[in-house]
Amino acid sequence: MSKTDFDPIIDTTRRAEIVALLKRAVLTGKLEPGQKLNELRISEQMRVSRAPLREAMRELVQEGILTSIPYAGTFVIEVTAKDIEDAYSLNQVLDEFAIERTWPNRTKQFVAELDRRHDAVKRATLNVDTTGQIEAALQLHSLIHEWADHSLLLDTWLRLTSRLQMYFALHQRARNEPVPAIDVHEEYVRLLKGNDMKAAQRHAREHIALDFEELVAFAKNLEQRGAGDKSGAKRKRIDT
Amino acid sequence: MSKTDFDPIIDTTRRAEIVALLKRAVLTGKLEPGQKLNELRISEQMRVSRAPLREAMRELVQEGILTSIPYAGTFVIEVTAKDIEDAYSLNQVLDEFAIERTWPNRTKQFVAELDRRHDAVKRATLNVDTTGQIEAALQLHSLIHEWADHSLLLDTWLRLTSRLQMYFALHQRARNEPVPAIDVHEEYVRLLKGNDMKAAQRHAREHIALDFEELVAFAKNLEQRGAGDKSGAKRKRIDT
DNA sequence: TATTGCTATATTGTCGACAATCTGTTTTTC
DNA sequence: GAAAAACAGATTGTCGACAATATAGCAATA
Repeated sequence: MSKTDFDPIIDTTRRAEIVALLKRAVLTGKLEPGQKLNELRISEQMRVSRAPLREAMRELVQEGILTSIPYAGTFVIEVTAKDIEDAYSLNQVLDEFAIERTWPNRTKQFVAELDRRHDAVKRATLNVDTTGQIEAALQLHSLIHEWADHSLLLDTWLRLTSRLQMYFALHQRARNEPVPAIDVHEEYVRLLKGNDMKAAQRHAREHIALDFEELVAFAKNLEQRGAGDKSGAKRKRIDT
Repeated sequence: MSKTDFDPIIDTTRRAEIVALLKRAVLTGKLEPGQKLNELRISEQMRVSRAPLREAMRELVQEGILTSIPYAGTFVIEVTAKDIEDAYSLNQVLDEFAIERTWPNRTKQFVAELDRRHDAVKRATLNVDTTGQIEAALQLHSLIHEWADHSLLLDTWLRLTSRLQMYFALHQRARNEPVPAIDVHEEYVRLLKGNDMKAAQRHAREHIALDFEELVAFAKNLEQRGAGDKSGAKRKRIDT
């Protein structure tokens, strides 16, 4: 075998680019929950035909950030307080499992990457770009799932990440003020390097709980605001 | 509110039907792992154009039972022993969580449905249709996820179910002999009706482990058989 | 003989146009 | 005037054709 191994080439089809664009638009809040995605308009804006756009949308529907009603349209998912609570509780379960699986795999390289991402979080905190802060924090949290050597777990986590990123972005946009500047990850990183797995798991639970409590409160507010609607009534759809 | 509530009408687009057909073909083993899906041929066989077929395939790629290589084709996923072990371990984690969440929701209706599905399993055991047996067993296992009142968990479980169904179907096809006729679910159902949640969780772990042990052994055999290939070598692709 | 370059063919990716369906408005009917 | 029917507009679903790309086979070359 040759000395240098090459990875397979990155796929570059229009479809893949469209997926990335749409996903980013949803996860940063540029496309709001409930908003309808008009195929013709978007395809014209992106200068592509509807075929690859529709295929891209199918992917995102399956990924859970869009929802489709035949002959009616495709919409950004709505966000309820229950959705956020559910994401939170599943996150707890997955984190605990991920830590257990990652624990024996913690090499020097793992620790290095852990520090690198922690630094990225600290650097992002100084910045005003809230999207960057969210991404950096989620990247840090992703590490235990990436090192668990469990492709299904990673897959599940990445799917969950999409939703988390969307929730946090919504929250940030609504509050419109920077995230608390103090670094809550110091302890988390320290425990991941240590020898007490149970402690690390416990901390993951409790630490993440803090972030979520505010999120859920925020989402409940959102719902109260729109509580005039009848239960089964359709929300007014905002066109693209 | 009126006396009878109606569910939304089933969506009937070609795409949805194609998804169902393809999914069934993969999960029953009619389409084998690694097999390539030729768009033109399938679209002609189904008497549809490639557009809805391609959209359907995008969904199944995202659902994890197909995999796509740009300009090369879309294939049924390969199955390794590690994949099965991973599915098994994630299943354990999710089951434990599902039982915890379902526990307070166990109404009379839940018990009735539990019995109904258990009966379905027992009836399927008498039959020769192995596919039906697998589906019935998975339906029974699905119950705790459906009653957990946790849409993300259910979503994750359903995605996992696809893989499990495929693994079991492969196994059955390879062995080509009926599943053991004894009913291993009696205890499981009994515990789910009882008052000891921990016991139910423990049993779920151990009972499911039995089913999986044989599966994993089978998959390892499969890999040994094809172990002549070099590590990175492409498997020969079987065309549709 | 092994490697490189070219060619032919098959297959996937993308496009523009048409058909099916939904929604809101207008017209008809009682 | 109210309910039903018919119409109009817009949007999604589907189709057939073309463009871009990959694969296999063969020729050329060292």
